Amino acid sequence: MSDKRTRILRAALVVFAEHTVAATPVPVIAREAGVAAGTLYRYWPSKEALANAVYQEAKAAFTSCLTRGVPAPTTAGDVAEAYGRMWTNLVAFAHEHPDALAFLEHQQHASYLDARSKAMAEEAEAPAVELIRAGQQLGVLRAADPQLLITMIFGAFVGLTKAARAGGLPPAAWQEASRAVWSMLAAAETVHQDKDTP
Amino acid sequence: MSDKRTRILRAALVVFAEHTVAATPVPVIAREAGVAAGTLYRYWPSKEALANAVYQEAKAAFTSCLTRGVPAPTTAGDVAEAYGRMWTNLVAFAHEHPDALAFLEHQQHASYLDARSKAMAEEAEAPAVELIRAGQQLGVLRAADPQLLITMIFGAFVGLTKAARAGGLPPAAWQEASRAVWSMLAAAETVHQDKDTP
Amino acid sequence: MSDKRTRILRAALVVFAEHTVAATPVPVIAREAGVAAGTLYRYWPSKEALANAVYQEAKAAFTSCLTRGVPAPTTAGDVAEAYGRMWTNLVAFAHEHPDALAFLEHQQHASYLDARSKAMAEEAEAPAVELIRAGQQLGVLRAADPQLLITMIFGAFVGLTKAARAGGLPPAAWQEASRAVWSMLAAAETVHQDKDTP
Amino acid sequence: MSDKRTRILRAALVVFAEHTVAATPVPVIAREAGVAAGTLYRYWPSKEALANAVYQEAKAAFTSCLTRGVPAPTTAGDVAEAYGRMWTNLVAFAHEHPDALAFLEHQQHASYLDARSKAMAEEAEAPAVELIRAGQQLGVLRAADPQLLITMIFGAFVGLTKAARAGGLPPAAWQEASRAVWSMLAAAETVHQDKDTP
DNA sequence: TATGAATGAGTTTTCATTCAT
DNA sequence: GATGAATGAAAACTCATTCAT
Repeated sequence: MSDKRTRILRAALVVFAEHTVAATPVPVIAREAGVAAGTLYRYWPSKEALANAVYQEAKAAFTSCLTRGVPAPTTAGDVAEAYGRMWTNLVAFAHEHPDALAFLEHQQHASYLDARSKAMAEEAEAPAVELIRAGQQLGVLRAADPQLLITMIFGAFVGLTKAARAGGLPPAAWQEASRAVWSMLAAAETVHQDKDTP
Repeated sequence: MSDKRTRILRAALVVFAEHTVAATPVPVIAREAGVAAGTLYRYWPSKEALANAVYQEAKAAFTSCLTRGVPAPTTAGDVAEAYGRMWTNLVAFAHEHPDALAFLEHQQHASYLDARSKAMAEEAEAPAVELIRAGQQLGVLRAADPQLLITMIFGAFVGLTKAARAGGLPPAAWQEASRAVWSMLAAAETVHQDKDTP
Repeated sequence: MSDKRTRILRAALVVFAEHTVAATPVPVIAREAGVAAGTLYRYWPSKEALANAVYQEAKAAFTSCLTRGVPAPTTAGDVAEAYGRMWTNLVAFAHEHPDALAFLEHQQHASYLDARSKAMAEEAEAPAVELIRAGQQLGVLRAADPQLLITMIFGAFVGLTKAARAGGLPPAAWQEASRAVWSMLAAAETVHQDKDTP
Repeated sequence: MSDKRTRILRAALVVFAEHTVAATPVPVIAREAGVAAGTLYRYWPSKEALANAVYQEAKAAFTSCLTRGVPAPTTAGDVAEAYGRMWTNLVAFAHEHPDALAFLEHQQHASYLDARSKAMAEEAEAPAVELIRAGQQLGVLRAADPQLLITMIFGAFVGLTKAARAGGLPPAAWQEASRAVWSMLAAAETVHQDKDTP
């Protein structure tokens, strides 16, 4: 039964997320998956290849989750709604795939990532980039490099999930955070607000 | 001459930042430091101990840099100024100790960290927590868990540094980012701003 | 249908001849034979047993080929003819079963050979030993240990086949070699020949 | 003390000669050399590299031994003397370096041999080729491809050493064999000799 | 009978650590 | 103190063999 492939992928995700790829011996993955160590090599030629597979699956899940039900914005209100939707998706992903998120956080510049993995990393950002561009053209969002804003948003979000993992976050906190991040993104609208910003 | 200790610490920081502690063989650290592999064990009992030393030094440098010239705030204006100062310190640290920052990012829940390292991680946040508390009492800052806000700020900042490392960021971007993050922190002041936030 | 047995034997011979028994994984034999790896174990209990079967078959083919149409010599002329016949048989075997020959060359003292394989190796030499003995008694052949002469002849012949495999040998070369080897075997007949021999 | 390198080379030669490179686990080499398994990798990057080093050393020893005291022939008598000298050298090599010879026999087309090893294999034949060419121009030696004659001679010689290894050969046998091989090489001088050759 | 996925023992290789110099 | 060759335990990986289908 080749759901063994799936079992191994899942197990690898769990242990990689907790201990790093480099710090996880193959037998540990195998034990977690309930298979023999050698079995792993029937599906991937090396631990590195498995790590890439895990990465690609996590990234794909993330991307598909992120874009779910996000409208293409045509009005200012749409942008806010699309943002809200994406944030909700982000939160949902964090709840449903905590390991995938934890794993992805730490693989940004991992030296073992192959071309395909890197390509997927770029693709993953595309929908968010588009949203931000649209928002900027509508004058709703701060005029800064979209890539930059995305890493900042994602960085803040990752910070949240770390806090959540450490302490457990009340649901209200996610809402609050959503508003806070929106403030970070939103174009400055009032004069008196600027007087206090450094 | 025990500046060898320093050379090793520096070398370890560089290679750990680039390749992860687990993925870095001791001989590689030694070569980078220009010493023999065995020499390392005259200063620390194990690679893990060295990694903790590197961590603690990086964390201490970070903390001391962060608090430099930050006034204890007593007025709303002070809060903004203290924030601006801290942000500048953050940016300075990123420029002066890029390896330390890159290293610290990835050690959040590293399993080899000892009690002292963990304690230092907590201490490092103290001044920022205080600043946020003060700002909240003065009504300038958003009323949310300070820890939470800190991880979000730091997360966003880390996002910035990643972008900087990847592409090179124009100095203006750091300013822009500072304002953006401040917006994320600032208490909502106007009614009309809320209408677009989700 | 148990021509699978044959297919496996043939395939094993081919890959063993090219890569050595020890360096050939079972799945490679199976692929070459067009069967599943497990199938092999329905015919032989182990790779070693298969290697012995291959050896024995190759050796048997060799022996039977070698003795084909070789007269029992009663006169000096008979000896030369029998030799010529055997040499022709040897050449024929090299052409018809190049893999078998290549395989046999390298299994002289292979540690996996069982008693039966070793017995067959001895049997294989019997007809040649007899021929040489007869030739010696008739005064046609050099008086030396027959076993010794045989290994020398076979060694020279193997040298030839190696050259043939490497470069491709013109048919005339096999004839020339036949005469050369005969000279090696023939009893010294003339005085003046000895003056140059060391 | 880096005669460890030598100890490992020697040990590897012994066990490779007895069991084939592929069939010899690294720990077996290490045990024979009296070092730890890991030590091997301080001198060569892989077992394959070690095997090449062993091959090259054996081949070099063989070549240098073979050419020792062999005069460049200018008369027919010189050719016979040079041949005799080479044969003596061959026999000496077989006695002094039995493992090297046994090893070399089996590596003819080994797939792990690198470019340098293959080059050395060609070089090794050069002096013999020259001798044969000279002998052919002087009309003393049979007019056949020198390479071919060499493989035949060496094949016959290897046959001898196998017999020697198996049973122990009386010194006289080596002399006898020398004469036999010379007969194989010598140009046909008499008419009546041909009548019996096939 | 045949299959080929799965196994786990055995192989190659790496690397943290020691210790003679 | 410093070195770096040597170690051997542990890692990655291979492959002969088994067994459910």
